[in-house]
Amino acid sequence: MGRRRNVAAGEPLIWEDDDSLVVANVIEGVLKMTTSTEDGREQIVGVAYPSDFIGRPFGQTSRASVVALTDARVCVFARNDFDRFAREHPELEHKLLERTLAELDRTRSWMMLLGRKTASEKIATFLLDMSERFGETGCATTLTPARRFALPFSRQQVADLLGLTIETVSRQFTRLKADGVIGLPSRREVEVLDRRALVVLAG
Amino acid sequence: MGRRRNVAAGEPLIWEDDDSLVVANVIEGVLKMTTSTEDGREQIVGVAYPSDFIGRPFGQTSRASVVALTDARVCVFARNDFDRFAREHPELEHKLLERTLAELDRTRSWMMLLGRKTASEKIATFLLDMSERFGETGCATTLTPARRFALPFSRQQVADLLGLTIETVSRQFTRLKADGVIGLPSRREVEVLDRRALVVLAG
DNA sequence: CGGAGGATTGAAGGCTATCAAAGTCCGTGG
DNA sequence: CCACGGACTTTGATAGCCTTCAATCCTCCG
Repeated sequence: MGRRRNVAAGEPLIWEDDDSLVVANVIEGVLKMTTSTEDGREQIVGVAYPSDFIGRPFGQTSRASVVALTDARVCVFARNDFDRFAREHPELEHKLLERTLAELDRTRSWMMLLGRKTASEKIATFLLDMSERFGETGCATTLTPARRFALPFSRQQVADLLGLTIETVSRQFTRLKADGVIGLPSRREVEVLDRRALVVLAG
Repeated sequence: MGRRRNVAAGEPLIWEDDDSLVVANVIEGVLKMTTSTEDGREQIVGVAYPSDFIGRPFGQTSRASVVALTDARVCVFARNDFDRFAREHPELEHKLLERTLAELDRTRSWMMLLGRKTASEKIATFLLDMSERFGETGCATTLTPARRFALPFSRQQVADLLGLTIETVSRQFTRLKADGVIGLPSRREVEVLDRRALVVLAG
């Protein structure tokens, strides 16, 4: 029923204000959901990783663009088909509900960050978030945060995620590096040298 | 199965970090969901109006306090009971899913506001939002935004909703009044005099 | 080597926060 | 009825964080 599709890094999957007729599942890669103002300011309102759900079932259009950050593979469904199928399969709807509730939780804690945190708190929170996202699931159920990882975001995208400018993001990274809290092996890579300090800075 | 409960204005229904064992439906009144930092900064992450759902079914705690803004009446359920009941009634789960998706949409557009809008854009957006929230559903399916309404928020709460300080909120209100865009019959009341201007200012 | 896009760095300015004080509204009690 | 107290709001002055504007620097590829 679903159709596989490859999306190259930078390529859009859904356009803002487009009456999106598709929903999708991420198989591989990372995608961003964004909204923009008329004058070009952009805010990333969600990030979809493998196994995450994309799109807006049931009715209204979602008013957000979806663009791949890395080369990605997704499984696309026509929304009508999906809606009908979901209504006939309560297990699927339940799964979808759990995921949506979890996403709402994440989104709400991000609101706290956007509305009340300073630039350095935002960066620290972001780095911890990434570190946990890319952490290894050890033998136990607990997951060890990654000490070193590659960001799927450019500096501009980090700025769009945190509600900052690219310059502020850059300056904060530089400062954390100078203070020995993180290392920056390359543009896209981050190494957490002092996790304790990050936790304190995250506020 | 549910239990009616009255909550006085200012009274909490759920505490942050409390392992909340309840979910609820709002019957009457308005409540806020908030998260706070250790040092006391607060962000309102959601507002629940009559017919809205409160709490976090299925698993994790929601990490948000719920406090009544006005005297309110809610219908409270033990979460375990609710979870079980929901799993046995797909229609209920579907309804809940639709509401959760809608709430996620609203939350995401609020992220845009928090991350990228200026104080005056935030205030204008907020006032339009309120005006529509308290609009009359005319004879048609279209709803007419309210020209005059009473805010369920204090100035401080407006600030916590928009990620501003109380002083900035107050100054923006004063300016809009001076510019003839709104009238302020009393502390809690707002009259929209020039909707067009608000739409422009909302960005 | 050279170009282009992204990233970093620097200087200046503006918007919003902070600190402080005065004003307003409202309920209570004399 | 009016004075008083307290919470909330408004207003003012100042400071600071982050943005803006601009230039330079990397780094990757053709």
